[in-house]
Amino acid sequence: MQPQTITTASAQVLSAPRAPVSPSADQFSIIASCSGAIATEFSYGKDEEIYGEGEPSEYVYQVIRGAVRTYKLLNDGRRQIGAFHLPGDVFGLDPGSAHRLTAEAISDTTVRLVKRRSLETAAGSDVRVAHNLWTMTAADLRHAEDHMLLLGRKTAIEKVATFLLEMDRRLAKTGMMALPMCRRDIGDYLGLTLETVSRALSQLNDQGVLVFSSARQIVLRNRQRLADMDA
Amino acid sequence: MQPQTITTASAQVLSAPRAPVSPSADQFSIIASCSGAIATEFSYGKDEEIYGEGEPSEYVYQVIRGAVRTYKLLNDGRRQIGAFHLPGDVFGLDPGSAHRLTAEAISDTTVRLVKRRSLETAAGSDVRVAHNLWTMTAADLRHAEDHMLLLGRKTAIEKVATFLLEMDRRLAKTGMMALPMCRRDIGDYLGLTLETVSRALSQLNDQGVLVFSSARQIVLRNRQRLADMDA
DNA sequence: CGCCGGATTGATCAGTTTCAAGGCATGTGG
DNA sequence: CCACATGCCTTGAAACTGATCAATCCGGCG
Repeated sequence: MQPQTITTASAQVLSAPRAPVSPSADQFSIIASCSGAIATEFSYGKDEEIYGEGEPSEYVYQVIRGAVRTYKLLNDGRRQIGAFHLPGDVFGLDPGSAHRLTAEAISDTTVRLVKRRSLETAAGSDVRVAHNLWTMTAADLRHAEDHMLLLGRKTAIEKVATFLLEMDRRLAKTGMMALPMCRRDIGDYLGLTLETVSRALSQLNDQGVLVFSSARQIVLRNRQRLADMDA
Repeated sequence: MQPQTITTASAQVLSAPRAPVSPSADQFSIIASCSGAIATEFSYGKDEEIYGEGEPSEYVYQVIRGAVRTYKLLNDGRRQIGAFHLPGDVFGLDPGSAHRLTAEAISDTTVRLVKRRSLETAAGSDVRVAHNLWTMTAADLRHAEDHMLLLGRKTAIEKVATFLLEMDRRLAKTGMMALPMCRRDIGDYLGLTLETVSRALSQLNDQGVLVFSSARQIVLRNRQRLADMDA
């Protein structure tokens, strides 16, 4: 099966419910099956919007392939990315009728989705579904709490160290990390400019804490040193 | 009924389940009554710890009188306050077995509490309780998402403007705002130093946007100007 | 009255941003 | 196959915002 040709203008329905899945996938599968709704696959091109802040939240999503950023904007375009969503992650579960952040594909991305409405219905009769919905929102809250500490109180180098450890944990399968996002995305996630991110990474490279094979292919050489500087 | 004498060393059990309650109180009352547990009152002295980060989460709390800060610390003492909890607010509802932030009374504070265990049990059989727990966690998440935008991307003056509007909304009954927290707390909430907070407030005072009756008694004179600068 | 914690204000410092230039890879068209 | 355009990243220098250090100030209270 060769990769889909994706147009940036529109997403396309796919078949094949099975997928390369990861830890929290369980929950999604559980709630999806309990909800009785068929989980559909859908693909988005690089930088394509999946949903916008303020739009009615019709679906809940799980990343199958690719990566997603969710963010908020200020009037003048300043952007804060709240989270990166990698394969296996669930996103778009905003209780309340509207999405509170915008979601965009970072690279060509395939997601599985179920109707939010059917989840709510299932939660009304099945306490396991209700419990899973709560647990997933709670996981998002935990991440947000940790990230507030980072944004409000960590220095640039500490922020980048924390970011690298997070990504290492979440996507390093082989010791090699293949970052899907650009420096600007990292900056907007960490509350920094892209230049400051680049300088911090260069500094860590100079110190031998990490090695680049390319700008986005990074090998961590000393996780302990990173953990120390992440405060 | 005169105010309790409170020792900082220890909290004291009170009686009287009724209380001066506010909007989200409904939810707490509902889950509390459904859980079958009696909501007990308890008081804490100024700066007394209610629970610590990492401690097993035994209770869920609702502020009756006073105010509470919940925060995280870095190794070296840098602090990020995640939220202020005012009368009517529920806090301490950390799904998972342990609290992820520390909670302290800002001033002498009375809370109502119910055993977390009994809520979980109730949620297992009553979907309304389960739904309320989810909704409350979701409200915390929404606040955290907004606050990440503030911490990562707003300037000092924008942060203070946002803070004033939030507090105005939450505790201004008479047009007068009586802030329960000191400048350092505000700084640790906004990711600023206390000096920067003080300077921003002085600047807003000079501009006629607000007036002090005392350092913590503030009247907003021009909410529109604040809303404009809050970006 | 004088102490004390909290708040304000001033002066200087430092970290991060901003502005700017150049490099390196990738892809496209001649 | 090469030339060039493009996007992304790195690096340098200057500017600026907010932090730090330090000196009062103010109000409440013993």
